[in-house]
Amino acid sequence: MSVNQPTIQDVARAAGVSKMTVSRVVNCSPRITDETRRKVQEAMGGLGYIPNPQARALALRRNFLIALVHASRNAQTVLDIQQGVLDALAGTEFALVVRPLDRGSPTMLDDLRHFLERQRPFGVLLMAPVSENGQVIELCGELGCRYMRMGSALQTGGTRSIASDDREAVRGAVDHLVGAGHRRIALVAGPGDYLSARERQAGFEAALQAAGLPLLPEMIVEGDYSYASGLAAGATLLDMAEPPTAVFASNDDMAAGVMQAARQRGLELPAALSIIGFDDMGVAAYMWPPLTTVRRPINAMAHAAADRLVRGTDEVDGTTGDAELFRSTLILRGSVAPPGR
Amino acid sequence: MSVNQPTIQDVARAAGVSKMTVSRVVNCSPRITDETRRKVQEAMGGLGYIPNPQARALALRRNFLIALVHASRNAQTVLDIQQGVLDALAGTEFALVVRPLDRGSPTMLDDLRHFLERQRPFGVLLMAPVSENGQVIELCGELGCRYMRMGSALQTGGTRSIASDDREAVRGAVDHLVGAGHRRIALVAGPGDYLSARERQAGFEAALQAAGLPLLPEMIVEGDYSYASGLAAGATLLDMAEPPTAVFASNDDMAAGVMQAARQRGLELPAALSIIGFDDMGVAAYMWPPLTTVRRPINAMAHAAADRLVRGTDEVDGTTGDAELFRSTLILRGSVAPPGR
DNA sequence: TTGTAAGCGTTATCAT
DNA sequence: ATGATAACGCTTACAA
Repeated sequence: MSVNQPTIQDVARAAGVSKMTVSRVVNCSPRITDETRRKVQEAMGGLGYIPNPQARALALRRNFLIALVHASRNAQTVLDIQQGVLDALAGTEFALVVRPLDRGSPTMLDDLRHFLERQRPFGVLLMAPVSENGQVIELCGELGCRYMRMGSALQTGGTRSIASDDREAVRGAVDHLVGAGHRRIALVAGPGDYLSARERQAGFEAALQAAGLPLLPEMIVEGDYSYASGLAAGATLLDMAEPPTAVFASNDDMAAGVMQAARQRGLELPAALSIIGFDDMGVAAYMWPPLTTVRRPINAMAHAAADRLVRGTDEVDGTTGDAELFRSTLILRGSVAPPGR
Repeated sequence: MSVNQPTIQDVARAAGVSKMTVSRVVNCSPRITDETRRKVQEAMGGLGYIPNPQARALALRRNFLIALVHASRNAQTVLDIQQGVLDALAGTEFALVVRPLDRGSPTMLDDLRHFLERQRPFGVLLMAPVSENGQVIELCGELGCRYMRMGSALQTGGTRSIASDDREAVRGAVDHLVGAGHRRIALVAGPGDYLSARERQAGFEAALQAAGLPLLPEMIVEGDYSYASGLAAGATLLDMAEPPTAVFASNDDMAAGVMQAARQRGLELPAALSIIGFDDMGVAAYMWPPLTTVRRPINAMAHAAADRLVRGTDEVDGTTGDAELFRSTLILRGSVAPPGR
C-alpha cells in the first residue's frame, strides 16, 4: 500500500541536488550535466518518483485534461473518437475527460459553461453536432478555451476544424449507384439542422447533376437519422407509383429502416432495390444483404484533432494550424446491384 | 476573454474578510455568521468566483476524477455506463475520465498501472471483463486505489461490487422459451473466460433443469460474442439432424448471427426457430423479426457504482458498502413463437 | 466566529 | 550548470 508517493524534494535529497535541478531533469531541460542527469535519474528510479500532476497543474496554471464534448446518439462513433484521441494522447501526461451534452435541452449551453468553468480543461474536442453550434463556439471563445471542431465539412474560416468530406464521399457513393445503371435514385436525408445532413444532400445532388439526371423533389425524403424514420421514408418511397430502384440513406440506421420497408413489401434485395448507407456502423456488415456504406476515418480524425490540441501549446487564438480534410471510403458489400425490375 | 479568474484572495478582499472565511463559506462550514456568509456569497457572485480545482486538489491531496476503465467492444454499453456515471456525478465537482484498455495486450496491466500512478484518480470504475481480472484488483489494492467493480454477478466477498444477475435473467428468458412450448432449446454461449458467459450458461442450465428438460451437450455451442461466431454457431445447430426449435444466444450480436444462419437456410422466423438474445443493443429492435432480448439496467448500475465511489469518501479499504444486485428485464418482441416445425 | 501561518508539490525568476 | 526564493490557490492547524 504505497500511501506516500515520494516528492521532488525526496528525489533532490537522494541525489544531493536541489529541487530545481530535479525539475529540470524531469522536464528535459538542456542545460544539465550528463553526470547530474544520471544521478538524478538514478534517484528517481530508486524511489519510484512520479511527478504530481495537480502540483504541476497549479504551478503551470494549466491542467492536462482534454475534454471530449458530444451530443451524439451514435455510440460506435463516440467510442471510436475516444479511442483515436487516446491514441494521440498515449505517452503524454494528458487524460481524456468526457462530457456528453443533451442536445435539445434548454440548459445545454449552461451545462457546458458550468463544465468548462469548473474543469478548465486544457483543450476541448467538439464533436458534431455540437461543433456546429455557434453559441458553443462563442462560449469557448469567451472562456478563452482552446478547442477543435470535428464535423462533416470544414467550418467557415476553416481553422480549428477537422472534417471528413461528406459531400465528396456521398457524391462517390451515388456515382457508384449511377455506374451500376440506376437512373431513379432516392435520397433519405438527415434532419436539415445537421450540417452532416446538408452536406450529404449536397453530395447527392451534385452526383445526380454530374450524371445528367433530373433532381426530382419526390425522390428526396427527410428522416431524423433514426431507424424508424428510415422505415417510414422507405415506405413512402416504395409505395409510390414509380418507386426508385436505388436509395442512398444518409446514415446506416436509416438504411436499415429502408431495407426493412423493402422486405416488408416482399422485395428481393438487392435485385429490386439497391441501398447505400453512411457510417459503417458495426451492424452494416450484419444486415442482409450486407450494406454497402461509407466509412469515415474517424479514428485518424480524432487522432489529428487531439494532436492539434496538444501540440499547439501556445496560442489560444485562431491562428492554430490549418484545416484538415479527410477522405472517406466506400465499403462495397452486397446491397447494390444493377436495377432489376 | 476572461483570462484571469478571480481567486479566493480576491473574494476575501472584496468581502472584507480573510481567505479562510471564504474557504469556509465555500465548503459550507457551519460556524459562520449568516451575515458574514451573505457578504462572502455576494462577493463571490459579483466576481464570478469559481474555486480552482487543481489548487483544491493539491491542498486536499486528492483530486476529483473518477476513472472508467474498460475493455469492452460493446459501444452502446460503454456509453450507457458513461451516461449513468455522469448522471451520478452531476452537481458534484467530479469529472469522468475514460481509460480503455486493450484486453489481451500483454502490456494491459502495465498500461493500467501507468495510468493509475500518474492520474491517481479519486476512484476507479471497473467494467467487465476487466473487473473480473484478479491482477487488476490486486493492482488497485497495491496502489491504494478506491474502486468499484461492475459485472454479471457479484464478486467473491461481494463488496465493492455492483452487478446484474445474469444467471437469473437468462433463467427467466429460457423459462419464456419453455413456456412457449419449446423442449429442444440450444445455447450459444459466450467465451468461457468471461464471467458473464459462465453466468448466462448457468442460468440456461438451471432453467432446463427446472423444466425437467435434458441437458444435451450438442445443444450448447460456444461463440466469442461476435456476429461471425453466432453465424457459425447457428450453422452448426441448424445443420444437425435434429435441430433445436429455439436458441438462447448469450448476446445480441450472436443472436443476429444465428438469425442470419436461419435465414440463409430459408427458415421462416420465428415459426421455424425462436431466438432470444441478451443486451438489448439498439439493433435488436431493428432486426427482423425484432429480437426478444434481455435488458440490464446499465444506467442505474453505473449510477449506483459512481455514487458508491463518491460517497464512501473515507475508507480506501474493503469496508465500503454492501454489494448490490440489479434485476434485468426480458424485452418481449417478435422473435419467439411456439415451435412450428 | 474569525484570522494567521504554514504547507500541499511543483515551476519561474533571478542569482551565482 | 545549479541553487534560493517566491509564487500557484487552496486547506489544515492553531490562535485569538
